[in-house]
Amino acid sequence: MKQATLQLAPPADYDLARDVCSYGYFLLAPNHWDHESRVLWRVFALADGPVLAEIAQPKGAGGKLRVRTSRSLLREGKDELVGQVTRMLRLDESAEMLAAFHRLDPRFKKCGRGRLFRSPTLFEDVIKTVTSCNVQWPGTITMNQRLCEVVGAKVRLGGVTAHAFPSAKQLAKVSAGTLRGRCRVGYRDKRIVELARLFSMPVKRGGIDQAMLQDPATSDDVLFRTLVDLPGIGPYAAANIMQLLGRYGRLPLDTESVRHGRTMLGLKGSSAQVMKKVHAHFAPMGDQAFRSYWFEMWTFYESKHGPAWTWERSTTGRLFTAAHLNK
DNA sequence: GGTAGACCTGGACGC
DNA sequence: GCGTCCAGGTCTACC
Repeated sequence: MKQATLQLAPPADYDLARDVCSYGYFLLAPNHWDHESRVLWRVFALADGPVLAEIAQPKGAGGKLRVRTSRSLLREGKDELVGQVTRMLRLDESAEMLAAFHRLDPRFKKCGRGRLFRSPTLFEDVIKTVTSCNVQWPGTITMNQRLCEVVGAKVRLGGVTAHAFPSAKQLAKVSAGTLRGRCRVGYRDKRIVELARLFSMPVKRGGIDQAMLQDPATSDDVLFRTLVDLPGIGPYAAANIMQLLGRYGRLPLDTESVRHGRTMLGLKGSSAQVMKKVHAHFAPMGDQAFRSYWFEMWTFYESKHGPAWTWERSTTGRLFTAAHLNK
């Protein structure tokens, strides 16, 4: 089958290894980071079918990204793929936008940290967030792997089968029992199906208004209230989805944050008290609070396990959190 | 508005 | 190898 090769010009400071390996979702299926070749590959679900794509930043290419696909693409398919890659890699966050963060928190100016890896679609980000709630990280890895293998579209290439992340339409048709029994999502089963229905339904029939959620004109408060109204989304998940939407003013604090507050910031008190103190600690960062908090924690993980781009999903990628360090 | 308990799974631990 | 306990965020019932 004829392949396609696309060239993308990212922001001038873009570093694929650094900026992909910046948030745990790069370790979740269907994403595969090859730390030896420093290449990211995954199956993308496009309107005309799934396609396997490999993203690299070859030396000597002036920083440009090379995207190779497993099959040829029509113009519409190329545009759709570029849109999804741009969202996933946050290529629309310019060096100037990062400079605003670095002015507030100069600790990350030299290393250039600032972009956070996310998913090609908002729906995938929402489901990944739900699978990260009330479960330890290895459980999240398993759920995403199985969701892809059981429900996601397949691409066969050279005797190997790879899977896409399920679309909202696909997940809306799956029974809760299948999700629980085969994907091991537990009590999240009905909530995931309900979310998938809301995402696949037209807005005028009560579906989720994705344009509104992704519109910069929508206020943080409206966004938060809309998200916490969704099934399976509480305050933590809503704040996390907000950072995935580029709203960095709220902190999705969980037990990992409490550990960080106690061990790294020296905060004392009950979990609830430590969480309040962590909020207060990062409040001066205003609309950049999450990036300051996150990269402080990410730097701590890297100090224990080496640069994130060297992590493998099956080893360090399962055990990098502070919860495991404590053990 | 605040709190307690159920919801599930997988891993750790004790026997 | 088996049973028990625990971590984890959301949701609901109750005060």
